[in-house]
Amino acid sequence: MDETSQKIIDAAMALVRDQGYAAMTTKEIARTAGVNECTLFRKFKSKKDIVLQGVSQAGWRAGIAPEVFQNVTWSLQTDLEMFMRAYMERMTPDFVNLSIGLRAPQIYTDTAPLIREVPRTFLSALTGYLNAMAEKGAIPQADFDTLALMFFASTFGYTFLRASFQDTLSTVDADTYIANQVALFVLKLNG
Amino acid sequence: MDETSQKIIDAAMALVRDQGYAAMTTKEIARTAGVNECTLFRKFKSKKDIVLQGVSQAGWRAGIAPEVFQNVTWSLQTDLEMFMRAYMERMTPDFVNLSIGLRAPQIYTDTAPLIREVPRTFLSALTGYLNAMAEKGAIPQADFDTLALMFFASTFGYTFLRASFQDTLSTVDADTYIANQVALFVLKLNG
DNA sequence: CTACAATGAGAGTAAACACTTGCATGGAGG
DNA sequence: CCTCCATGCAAGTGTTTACTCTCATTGTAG
Repeated sequence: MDETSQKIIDAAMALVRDQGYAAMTTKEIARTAGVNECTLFRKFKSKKDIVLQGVSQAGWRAGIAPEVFQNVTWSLQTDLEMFMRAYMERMTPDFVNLSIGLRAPQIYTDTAPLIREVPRTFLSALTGYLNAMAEKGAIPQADFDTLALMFFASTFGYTFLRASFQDTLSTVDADTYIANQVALFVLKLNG
Repeated sequence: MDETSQKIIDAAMALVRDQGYAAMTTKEIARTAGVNECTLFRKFKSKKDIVLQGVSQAGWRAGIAPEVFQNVTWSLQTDLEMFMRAYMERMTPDFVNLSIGLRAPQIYTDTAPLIREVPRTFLSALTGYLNAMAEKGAIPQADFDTLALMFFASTFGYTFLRASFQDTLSTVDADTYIANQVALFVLKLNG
């Protein structure tokens, strides 16, 4: 990937994040990238092609892969904190807004599988972890599918609300939120 | 509001919900509404005007007003269930997707305040309720700002994930989710 | 019947859109 | 010095966009 192509991708992805795929124009991409508009089409087949190459790059993905949830210590509190932090550190407001900007009919069929992958990865990692903890006898058996979903929905909800409304909805910061949510689930999971 | 104008608004709002404001064309609105394209501009000043009149209509708002959270019984479990149900019954997938479709730079400054109002209403109602419960001595004092935010983020997260991924992410249904979340917070709030 | 308001039909506008072409330029490598 | 590749530049393509105009048709109210 040459430098010019990368500048174009970066400009396009930033614009998708800030105003959405459909509202973004090729003229704008060129201006933001600091290149001539026709250079876009020398490097890429189409506007759509730019964005699809962008979403396939590591730098424009939140980087939430199964590995980031595997560094567990089998201490419930520590591990639940790790799960939340691993997600929140990677799913920044930029990536939340990018995910929304990619929801355009012209590209959604191509991007949806990637977007879906993130919650799936979190959920299956957490469910797997809770089952393993129960097998170890560290926590009593319970409905871990539902509990993991609740844990994720809360983490996701906070992250999304923060990205959308910043401090205008609530001033509770991430550390406080993590501490309280982990305490709540530790209380529950210990039976 | 005459019948034709209403058909136009309904068509436009459905298209915003399904493909987003920017991707929607006036030709499409007219075809969906079953009217001639020029009739759109006889009835409304502009494309933007149609949508702004739409969002101001009760039928195209989720109807989450302070009143819907005021029917409390001062029984913690019953009331927390009511809070979740009141939100989930109104914030259907259609309204979740509509909120996302309205995030276009051309209209977002006008629509953002309305979108923001919903979480605000839920949060202030729930925080107020928890404080009132504590004053009654029904529950011990705690950090109700954070707890209410967690309760809402979880409710919102589930609703949003459902609207986006349906059954492909988790098959936990709303009743199960509500029962588990309320049980979790009752456990916590009772100290 | 008459008058009028609402709407359709269709052609049209200027601007913006994604995308293309031809040519000039400049910098790097041999 | 020469060649060549990447890029800028300017002007263009055809299409689509939001929006307008004129005129015919209709249903309805007086």
